[in-house]
Amino acid sequence: MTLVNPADLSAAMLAVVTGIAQRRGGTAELTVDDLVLERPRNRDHGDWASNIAMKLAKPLGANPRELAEEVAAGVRELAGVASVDVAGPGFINISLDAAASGALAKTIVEQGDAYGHGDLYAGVTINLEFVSANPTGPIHIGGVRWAAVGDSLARIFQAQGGLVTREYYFNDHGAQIDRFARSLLASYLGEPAPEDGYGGAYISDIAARVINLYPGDLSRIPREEQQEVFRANGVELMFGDIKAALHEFGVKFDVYFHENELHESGAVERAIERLRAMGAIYEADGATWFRSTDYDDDKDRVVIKSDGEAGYISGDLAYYLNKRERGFERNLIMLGADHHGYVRRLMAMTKAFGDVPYVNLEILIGQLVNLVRDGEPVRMSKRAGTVVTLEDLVEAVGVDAGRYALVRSSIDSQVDIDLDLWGKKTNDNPVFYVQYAHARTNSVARNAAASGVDRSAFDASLLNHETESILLGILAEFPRVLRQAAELREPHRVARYSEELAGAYHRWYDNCRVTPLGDEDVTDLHRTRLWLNDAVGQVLRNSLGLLGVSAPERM
RNA sequence: GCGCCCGUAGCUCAGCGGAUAGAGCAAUUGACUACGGAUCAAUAGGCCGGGGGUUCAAAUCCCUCCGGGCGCACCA
Repeated sequence: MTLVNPADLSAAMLAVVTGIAQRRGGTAELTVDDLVLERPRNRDHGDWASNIAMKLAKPLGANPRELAEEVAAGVRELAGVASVDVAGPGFINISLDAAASGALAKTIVEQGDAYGHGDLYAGVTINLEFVSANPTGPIHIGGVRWAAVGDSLARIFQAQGGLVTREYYFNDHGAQIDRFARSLLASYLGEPAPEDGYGGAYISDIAARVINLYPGDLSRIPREEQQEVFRANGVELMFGDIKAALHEFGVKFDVYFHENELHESGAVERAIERLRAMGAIYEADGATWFRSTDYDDDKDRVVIKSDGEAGYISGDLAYYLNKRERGFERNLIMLGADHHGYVRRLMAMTKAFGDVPYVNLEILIGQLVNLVRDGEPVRMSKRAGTVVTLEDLVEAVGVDAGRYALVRSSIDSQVDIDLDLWGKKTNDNPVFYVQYAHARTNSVARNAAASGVDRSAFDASLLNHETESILLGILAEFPRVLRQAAELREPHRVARYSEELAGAYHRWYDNCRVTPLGDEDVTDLHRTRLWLNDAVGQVLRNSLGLLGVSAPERM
């Protein structure tokens, strides 16, 4: 077997280590995950390094260095391994010969779009609920973060075989809709915005469009009916705007779920009855309560208020059951940091329904996003109408830079998005650095074709320049990066990876020519390098694709 | 008071127990009669917020303190 990727090496090495462990009386079952085979930061430490000897030293009662030497001797015999050294307290450093590591370039080109994919979630039904902004205004920047991250996560799960549904929960039931309607009406009548309502240019805009749509004379019907006209049409228009903005941002939801449906179909009542049947419901102070503290919540929750209206959590109860009935094994909900207090109650609900918290239901909390322009934070207030919207972001920096900027950082960190920076079409802007690298792979391929270089030959052992071994090492890590991004729900890892790959590619480009110079002959070296060039282009394309960012052929 | 997240280079941020802590930008200096200079090379810049602990090994895990953000409704 030729060791063209870390999976092959891991499998072969596992056999070596298992044999040694058993001979020394070890009983534990080892897996490839125990090997922790990784690419060392320092190139002097080889192509791959493992700390397995230090890990096993204690349980086997062995000296870590001796153990490492024994493993090294076995690994040294594997095909494609050039050298194995033991260093420091017991690291095993492995170098592959050029032919073994170089073979990957061809593999990648042949696998194409599928390179890097895995089977972590093969056949698993996954529901991703994100954005879910109320239809009372444009999507503000917090929702936009999830539009970028959630959609990217969906793509990453799909690359692991997951059966993903992107879902938008359309919160069209509560009192906020009334406030929205009254705000539109006030705008129409020239009155100031209601105390608890919404202001801003978009309100008068929506109001004007409602008036245009209305077939008759709006001024001749009673105020209550006017408000209803504004409510029904205003919500519909707002929702249309939201969908259009998301579409322009490259995010397509499979399901737009209306909360109202849950209330009108009796699903909410059924959910409450189910809890009541298990004794988790009680009456107090004229209201109906879910005893969520029995399931690790910090306080009980009202499911039916004393005025007879459903409490906020009621919709969530019914909605969760609905998702489960639709067959989703895993349900992820992405919320802003201002909603982190919901996690415990929703987990309590999950547990009460007999499911496993943090498995069947997961809540991802994203910290807030601040926009910065000219060094000053762009302050927003929904009330005052100074809302920073999805459209604003796209207008300022474009879809690619907007998505990339939002998906590039961990959702656990608050981020400042500098509109001046991300709006630049220069290398200050990380997305251009990566996109340029991709465009360059295409440019090189075009020049190669013009010079008569094609992929008719491939000799992996020729890929022996230092920048090539680095580049191949990074390419080899792509499947692992994708798996990790999926497991940890962290798309930003893919973005960082693409930057690392782009950098290594530029350095290779600087050192190794694909097309012959002047009147040089075309050799197998040129042809083989073209494979590598195209492999890099493929992986950059795959990375950017998972982020929802375009991979231009020319810039 | 309780809870969640954060604190790493001048700035924006990576680094789910491993070796000398990284990238981009900003700064300084170099490389275009060689596949796109939207690039590359080099230099400089850090008690990883402080203090304890666990470990062969801690930016990473645990405890504690300090600092910042966000929450703790019969609102949605």
